Amino acid sequence: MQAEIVGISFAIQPGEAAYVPLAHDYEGAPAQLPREEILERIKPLLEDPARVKLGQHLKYDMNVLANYGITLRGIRYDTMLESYVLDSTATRHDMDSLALKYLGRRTTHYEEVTGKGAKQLGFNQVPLEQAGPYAAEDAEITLCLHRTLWPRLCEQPRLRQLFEEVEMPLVPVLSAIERNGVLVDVALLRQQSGELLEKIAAIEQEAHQMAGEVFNLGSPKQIQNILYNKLELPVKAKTPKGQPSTAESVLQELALEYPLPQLILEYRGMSKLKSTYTDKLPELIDPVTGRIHTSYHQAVASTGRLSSSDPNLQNIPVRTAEGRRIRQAFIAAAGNCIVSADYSQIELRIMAHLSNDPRLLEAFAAGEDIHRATAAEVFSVPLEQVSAEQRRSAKAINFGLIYGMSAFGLARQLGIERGAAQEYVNRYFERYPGVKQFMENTRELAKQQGYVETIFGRRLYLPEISAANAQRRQYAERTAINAPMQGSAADIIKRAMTDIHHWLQQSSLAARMIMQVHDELVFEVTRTDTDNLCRQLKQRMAAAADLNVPLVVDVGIGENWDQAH
DNA sequence: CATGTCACG
DNA sequence: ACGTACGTGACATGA
Repeated sequence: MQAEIVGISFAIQPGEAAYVPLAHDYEGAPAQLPREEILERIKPLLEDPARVKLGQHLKYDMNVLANYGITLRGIRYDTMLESYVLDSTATRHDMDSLALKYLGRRTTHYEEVTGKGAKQLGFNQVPLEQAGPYAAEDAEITLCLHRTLWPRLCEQPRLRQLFEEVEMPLVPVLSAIERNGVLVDVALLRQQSGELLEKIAAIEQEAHQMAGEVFNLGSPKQIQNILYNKLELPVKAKTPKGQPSTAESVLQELALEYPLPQLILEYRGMSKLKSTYTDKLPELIDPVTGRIHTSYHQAVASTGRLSSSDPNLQNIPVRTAEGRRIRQAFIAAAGNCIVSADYSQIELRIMAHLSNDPRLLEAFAAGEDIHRATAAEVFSVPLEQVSAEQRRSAKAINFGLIYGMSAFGLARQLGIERGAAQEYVNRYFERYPGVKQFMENTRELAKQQGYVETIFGRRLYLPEISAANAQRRQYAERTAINAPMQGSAADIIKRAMTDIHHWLQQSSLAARMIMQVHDELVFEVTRTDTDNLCRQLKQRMAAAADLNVPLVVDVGIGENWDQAH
């Protein structure tokens, strides 16, 4: 949102590239072409959809050019996304890594010309003698990468299709969401920070008194010392490094018998909310737009999901009442409201589709409450006689299935004996044999192929699926189960986002997409267009994939994000 | 920069 | 015998 253009580099054939410096302004910098005038001159080229462009991480270029009123069009290939679609499990998809991996070329890194840390220069301060070769290399390398990666994609028609029909069309959509930004109520967040400050101080006082000394409640190390050395509480679990753990589950257990752990839990909950959200969000408001602009990352999550950072808007609290208050600060501009549309049980629906289990298909077709239906099957009771406890257990089973459940994990989640959990699992698979078959087939196919696929052909490699190390192998097996469901859901919402973006562009509605949270899309819309938007969202999100079960979308409207839920 | 912890789907 | 449900990002601490 704030970056300025210092120069532009181009390449149209391997081995040759050009850098046009526009705004280097260090002492003694040579005269340069006027930036605004040059941008005006090349604007028709950049905005012409018929002039095909390729680049590395083009969303960034789109965003920066948008700062100058230029809409980059005709973007057909993004080498970062080519790499991601070819192998989403690769740790990095940045240009330097790709050049080394695919071209065997060691490139000049950004920090080698700018320096790093406190003394890092802006690119405008980098001498042309270094800036020129660096920037030109960027363009040339990108072109060479494309010429290497594109044929590989073409060898895999489904991957090519995913790239062309899902990932590339999403780039301008994400650019738009990021630039739309989200409005937050600063006064409300400040007020919440103040309230949290007081509560935290009170808890601190009480905890210090209880411990008989002053210590830092934010330091796991000091808490360890107080709990396990001074007060000699029993060690229920250790961290991976062998230290006695102070994790939430451990403190919860200790809280049954001792008072201090409960205070630590309350402290942690409140300081998390304050430091990560109520204090931090106001700092991230853009001075120009007055809104918060996150970054969505399209080549990070191995399953095909997006991630969000600076700030992460995909982990704003919702599970507790105190946490949800933060969502009340995500508001709409005057005359507008917030609309939230989320897929109902999308991963379980995908499991029904992929497994073709008759009972599961039937339950979704009938529009049943799926956890209730599962409870009725597993506990052999009529639907209307399912207890709250039984439904809760069935819900844990359903989530467990999506994650590639073990009886141990389910037992821990439900706080029951491992044998009892195993009994639940057995009964589930008796009632839903199609699901059992699907799980077995998926593991087998993963072993055979070395990868698994989503409904739209996205591929996730699992090199450890045949590992001798049982722990690693089992981890790969759980990923094999989970990835097709999580990844197919990601494919579906990406398709929906692109469709809705294009529909909104050509419609006369005053509505903008402002957030994506994995199975949820959030919009800001003028009051009079709300009903129209909601109707279209339900229809378009549901139509993003044709499954053997209906896709159901729940839509909510409110003054703020909390209300819209 | 590693570690431990905790927020989300 | 061991560790255990999938995927992320951000914070504070402390070396």
